[in-house]
Amino acid sequence: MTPQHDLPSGAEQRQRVTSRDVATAAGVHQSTVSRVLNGDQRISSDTRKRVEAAAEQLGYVPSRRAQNLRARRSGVVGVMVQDIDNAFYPLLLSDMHRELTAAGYAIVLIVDPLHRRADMSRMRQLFDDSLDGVLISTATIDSETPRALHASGMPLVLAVRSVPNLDVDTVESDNVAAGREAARHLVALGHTDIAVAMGPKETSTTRDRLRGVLEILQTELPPDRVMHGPYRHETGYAMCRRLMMTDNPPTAIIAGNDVMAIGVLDAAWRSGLSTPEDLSVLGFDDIPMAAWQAINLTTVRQDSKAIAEQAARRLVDRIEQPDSPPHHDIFPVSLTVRATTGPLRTDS
Amino acid sequence: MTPQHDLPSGAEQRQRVTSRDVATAAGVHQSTVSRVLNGDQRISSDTRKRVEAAAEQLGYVPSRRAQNLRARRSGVVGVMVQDIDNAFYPLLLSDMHRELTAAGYAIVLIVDPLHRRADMSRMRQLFDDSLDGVLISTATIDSETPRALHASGMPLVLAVRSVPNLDVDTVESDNVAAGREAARHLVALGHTDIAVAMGPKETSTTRDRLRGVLEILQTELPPDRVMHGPYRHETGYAMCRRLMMTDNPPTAIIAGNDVMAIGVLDAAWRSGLSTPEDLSVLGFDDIPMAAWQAINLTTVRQDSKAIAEQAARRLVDRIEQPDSPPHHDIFPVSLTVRATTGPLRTDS
DNA sequence: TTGTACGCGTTATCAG
DNA sequence: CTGATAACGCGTACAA
Repeated sequence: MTPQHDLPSGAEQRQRVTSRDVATAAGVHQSTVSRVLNGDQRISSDTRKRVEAAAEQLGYVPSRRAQNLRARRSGVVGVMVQDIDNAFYPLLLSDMHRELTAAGYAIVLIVDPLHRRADMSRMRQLFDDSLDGVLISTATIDSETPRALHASGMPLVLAVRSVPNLDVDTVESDNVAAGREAARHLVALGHTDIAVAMGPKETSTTRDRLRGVLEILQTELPPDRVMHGPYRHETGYAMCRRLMMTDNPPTAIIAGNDVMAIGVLDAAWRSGLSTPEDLSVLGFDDIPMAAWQAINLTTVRQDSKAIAEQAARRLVDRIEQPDSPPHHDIFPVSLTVRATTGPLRTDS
Repeated sequence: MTPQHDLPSGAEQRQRVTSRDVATAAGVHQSTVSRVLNGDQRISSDTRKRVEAAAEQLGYVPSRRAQNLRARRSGVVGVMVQDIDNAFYPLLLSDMHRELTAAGYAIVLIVDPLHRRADMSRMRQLFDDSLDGVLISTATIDSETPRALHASGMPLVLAVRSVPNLDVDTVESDNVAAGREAARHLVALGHTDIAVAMGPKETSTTRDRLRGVLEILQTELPPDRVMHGPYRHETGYAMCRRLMMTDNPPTAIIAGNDVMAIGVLDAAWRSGLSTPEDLSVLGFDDIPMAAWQAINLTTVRQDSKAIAEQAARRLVDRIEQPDSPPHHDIFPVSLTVRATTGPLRTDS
């Protein structure tokens, strides 16, 4: 029957002053403090001043935890990326961050656990109510996470990649067209022996870009001309080395994206090859590095900034309008010719 | 006297099922549900099963918001960086993220508002109780944020950079030694006309590296040989162009960090200069790009991984032990010679 | 214009 | 072993 207090765990002294303290200090009721700080109009300017003074004096800061519980929102969205140190993702993150911050949301970083079922347990954060929504840039064709998340009612937007048969907001590039652009460019330069060093087979980006490439080449590529692996520098590096070790190396390589393309270039240059004389290399994305003099990579540009911003906006809309019909935004791409592609060498 | 419900704001249907619902379904009291899910030992395996079944069946997920309020912690720490798309910060973020995730914390991204006073308002998140701690990698010598944060009692760790006269946990490199290494190397190669294209004057990294350089050169540098600016690619680029346009360009440039050094190289190469024949360039950090064949940058390596991980651990310790004495960790650096530095050319 | 009372969904204490 | 009850700190419908 007696009131009880749990002892603060010893490590928690901060955030002492509560609205009740301010109330006491100002000689009003706690609810009045709340009203003042929320700008309630019908409050006498006298008590308002008293309360504000007391709050200021005590250094009162409202508890977001309590506000969150009351408001049933957290003001936080999760952004899921594959790797943080991968050039492409920071680019996305940066633009998403700006947009979401402007909309009043904070971002928590979620590194994709590679949709291994086991790791779903560690992802409880995705399913409890600590997040108002999630932005996923790592969806794979067969990944369960977006589907489960959607089923749980979590506001959700897929950026950059999409998932078949999942009717949620999607913001991506026209990757089939991107694949076509890439292949057309190399074909126009006279290349016939083209290898593709693509990203993971189970991503929509890889599937679409490859589809576009094959549309133009109008032929199946031999198995040793098609490689798949993670969208990483070292993947491109390894693929290039493998290709160059064979008896008849290709004259051109289409990499899965710029990060991989730069890996390809690194391997090629390191083994003394010149671009485009010995080998043409082409990527996708047009990340800033691609334009550096030392790289000067021909690539099919996608507007990652527009995608990131639009995805962020879609998520905010989705959170506010959970039941509106999903949108599927597709952004155009454009070929950017630089120095890593050139005419097929007509050697003796 | 009658109970009252506020209507859910229309946009919030999710997170319906509460522990009370589970209780009703299992025919027990809500508190029993809580006990079961928290693995309380003294519970009959019979009711335990009933409750677990009901929870499973209803798809119950505990509300983190409510747990946070009760537990007076959020399980979230803020990580403050300068720019997300800046190569160096993703590196830090990545390692910090791994460490903090392992310790059970989520990360919210905070982009430094450049310690403009005006933007402090937007930073309320830093001072309310939504964060259990903050990791700052953007401190400047004169910045108020860390000081205010510390004064407010927020657990705090400074990574990479430090602030004078602020006794909080600090994890950084021996930047004075780094500066010495850089200068020694160039002096040994015969360079006498060295320019420094450094980072912002008000950062401890810049101050310390420059101090080390000057220690070795044993002379003041002429004003036109010392430049300061943000740690960004375009800064290095612009500084190099300015230096090269003068009548007597230097024979070597020490850049503030690798990102800037690559900007310097970009400018140099774009104007047809060769390294190291026409110009030696040297950076700090040794980010992965520095090792690429196309860059091959001589640099003074700092162990950013060790720093990130240690900073993360220190923060976790600090949160758990708010009153333990602060630590100041300093990590060693090491010169990594690659292809952008060479002997002074002895032209005709 | 302000005080009263209640609930957001948990966990923890106290009886029984 | 389990039910009742009190916080955690805030916002708000209701009464005055």
